[in-house]
Amino acid sequence: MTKKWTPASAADGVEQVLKILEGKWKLVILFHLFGGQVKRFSELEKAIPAITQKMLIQQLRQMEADGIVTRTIYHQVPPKVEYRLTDWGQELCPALDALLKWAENQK
Amino acid sequence: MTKKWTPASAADGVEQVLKILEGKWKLVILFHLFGGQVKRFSELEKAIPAITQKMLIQQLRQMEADGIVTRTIYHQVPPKVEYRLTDWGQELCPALDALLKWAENQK
DNA sequence: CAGAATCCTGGAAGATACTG
DNA sequence: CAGTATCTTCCAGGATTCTG
Repeated sequence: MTKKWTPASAADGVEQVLKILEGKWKLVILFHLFGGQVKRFSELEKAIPAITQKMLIQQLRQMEADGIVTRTIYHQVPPKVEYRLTDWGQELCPALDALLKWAENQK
Repeated sequence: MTKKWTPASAADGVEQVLKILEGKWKLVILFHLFGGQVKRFSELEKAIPAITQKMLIQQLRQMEADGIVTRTIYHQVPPKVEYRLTDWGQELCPALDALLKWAENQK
């Protein structure tokens, strides 16, 4: 069972964890890595045209540090780096899916 | 039925809607209005000690403009203003609940 | 009580150029 | 290809004071 539901405890406990999702592009990136998708850096760049390289890396690195994405480096020329969700990251799916439904429901 | 699932459409469609949740305090406020809770301005202030008046109003007004909270004014002295979720706002519950679960699951 | 009106600052985000 | 390294801009957020 989850702990007893009180607004205060919910707000307090969640507040920190939600920081993981903070950042202009985090959720957008997440949607592109859903369902076990594996994407190269350049693929993410193309998929999100409005983002700059700096922002893309920055957000990816933070997500990596927070343990929701994995970075796989292939030492070859030219370089190849793949990103995918960690198990912990995958567990976000239900939540993001619910958000997606909500978003679609608006139109 | 929801539309066909593609990362691109998901990201695009959701991107705008998620702006509704942007802002340092939006989610915290939402958690305090969950389950049909009705709160006065001063109650929210007490419930979220770290927030400033300006921020509280600002975020509430944005949420009101976005159609997820309602503002009820009682013309009396002293003034009394109540906030509650709209139906549309209530539909966020499943999503936020999933986030809550995810957050709690971390520890 | 529930705001409005100012002023101000840190840091997130962007632009651009360079590199192993 | 997948990054670094700087420089710059911008505004969300905060502090403070005032008011119907």
